[in-house]
Amino acid sequence: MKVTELYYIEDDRNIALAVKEYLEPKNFKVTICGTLAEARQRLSEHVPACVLLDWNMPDGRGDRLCRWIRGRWKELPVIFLTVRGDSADIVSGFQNGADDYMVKPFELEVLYSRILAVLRRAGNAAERYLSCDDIRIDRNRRAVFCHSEEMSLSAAEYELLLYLMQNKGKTVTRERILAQIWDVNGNYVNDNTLTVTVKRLRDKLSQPACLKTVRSVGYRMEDTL
Amino acid sequence: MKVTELYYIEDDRNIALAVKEYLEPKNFKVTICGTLAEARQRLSEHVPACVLLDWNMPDGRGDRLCRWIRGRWKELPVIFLTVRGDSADIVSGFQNGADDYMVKPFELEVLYSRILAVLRRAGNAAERYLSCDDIRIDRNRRAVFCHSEEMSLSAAEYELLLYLMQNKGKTVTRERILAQIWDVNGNYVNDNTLTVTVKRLRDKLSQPACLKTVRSVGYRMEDTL
DNA sequence: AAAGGTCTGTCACGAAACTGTCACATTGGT
DNA sequence: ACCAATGTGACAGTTTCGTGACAGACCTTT
Repeated sequence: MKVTELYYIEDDRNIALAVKEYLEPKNFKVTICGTLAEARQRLSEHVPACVLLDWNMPDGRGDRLCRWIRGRWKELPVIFLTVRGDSADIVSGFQNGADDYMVKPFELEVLYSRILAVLRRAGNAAERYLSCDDIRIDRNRRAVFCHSEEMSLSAAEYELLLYLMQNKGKTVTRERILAQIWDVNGNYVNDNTLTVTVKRLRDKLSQPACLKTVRSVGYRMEDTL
Repeated sequence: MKVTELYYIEDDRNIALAVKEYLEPKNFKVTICGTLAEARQRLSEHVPACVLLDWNMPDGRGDRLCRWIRGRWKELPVIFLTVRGDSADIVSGFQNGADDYMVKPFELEVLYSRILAVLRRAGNAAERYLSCDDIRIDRNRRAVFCHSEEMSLSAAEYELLLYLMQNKGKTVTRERILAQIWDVNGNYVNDNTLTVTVKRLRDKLSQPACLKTVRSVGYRMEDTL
C-alpha cells in the first residue's frame, strides 16, 4: 500500500501530534513544520501530496505561504486548519488559493474525509514528482532540480534522466534506452550517442553518484543510502 | 464573459431562491430542482459545471443521487448543502463522493468561495483574477495590468497570456498552444506565428522574466522568487 | 472613397543551443 | 597484459528560437 505524504504546518505541537497520530495508521506520512520558513525549505526540497496549513504562525501568516505555494504548484492541494472562523477569513482563505478550509476544533474523521476528497480531485498527482537522492523531477513543469536548485537540461538529457528515474533501482540495458529515446522507427543511431549523453548528463548533475554504469549491460539510477 | 451553470437540488424553495439570487449576479446560472427525479431528468439532458445538493429531499436521500452522479460523471463536482452536521453525516457525504460539504445555515459568501474552489479543482476555473509576479489579468474586464497599470494587448497576445497564466507553473508545448489559440479546425498555422506573438507579448510586458522558454518543448509562466 | 492606424501571419536571417559522430584516453575484467 | 566497454574532448551540421521587416486584412476617421 502506497503511503501518502502530507505536510502539516502548525506551531501548536499538541494539535500537530494528535493529527499525525490519527493519520499515520491510515497510511499517511505526516511531516510537521513548526514555522513558515521550515515549510518553504521542505517544500523546495520535496513536494508532498497535500498540505495542511495553520493561519497563525510564529513567523508570519499562513495565507502568504498559500499564495507562495500557488505561484509554484498550481495543483498542490492546500487545506487551511485554523481557529479563524469568520466568513471573511474563510473567503480570504479561498481567495488565497485554498482547496478547503476547516475551523478548529475539528473532528479528525472529517479532516480525514476532506483530505481524501481533495486528493481524489488532485488525481494521481504523485506521478508528477520523481526523485533520486537530491535530484527531483517535476514532470508537469518539465523541470529538474538538484539541491532544490533548478537546472537546465537539453531535451535528450531530460528524456534520458526521466527514463532512468522512472526505472529507479532497475538496470536498464543500453538497447532499451536507445530504443526508448532515439528510436525513429528502426533508424540506427550510433551507440556512442548514449554514452555521450550520459556523460553530458553527469556533468550537469552535481550528484552523479546515483547514476551508475553497469558494465556491458547498461545504466541504473538508485538512491545512494 | 462565460456563464457557469449550476444545478441546485433543494426542496426548500426559499433557500433555493436566496442562493439563486445571490449567485446569478456573479455570473452563474442556477437551475433549481425540487425533487431528485427532476434532477436526474435534467442531468440526463444536460450536465452543468457543478451540482449543489440537499440531503433531505421529498422523494429520497441526496446521497443516493450523489452516488448516481459519481457513477456517470466522475469529475462533476458535487457540494452537499444540508442541515445534517454530525461528523458521521459529513463523513458519509464524502464517502458518497461529495467534493465539499456545508452545513446549513451557511454564509452565501462562503458558499461562493467553496464553489469557486471546487470549480478550480475541476479545471473549470472561472476565476476572475489571475496573476503572475506583477502581472494581473481581470478576465471580466478582459484587462491586463502590470505594476497595477493597465496595458493594452492585442487579441492574440491576450489569449496567449491568458492560456499561459491558466497553466502557471506548467510547461505547455508549442503544439498545445497553437491548437488552443490558432486552431480553426485543422487549419495550418505557421509555427513561427507563436514565436512572434511571444516576442510581441514579451516586449509589452515590462516583466518578461516569468515567461520562460523551454527549449524544444514550449513555454512556461511562473512566479519568480 | 481615401487615408491612416493597428493587428496579424509570414519570411529571411542570425545567434545560440543542441546533437551525433569521431578519435583517442581510460577503465575494468580475465 | 590484453581487449572490450565506456569515458572524454572536440567538431561540424542541424535545430530552435529571437528578431526586424513587410504586406495584406481590418477598422476608424476624414
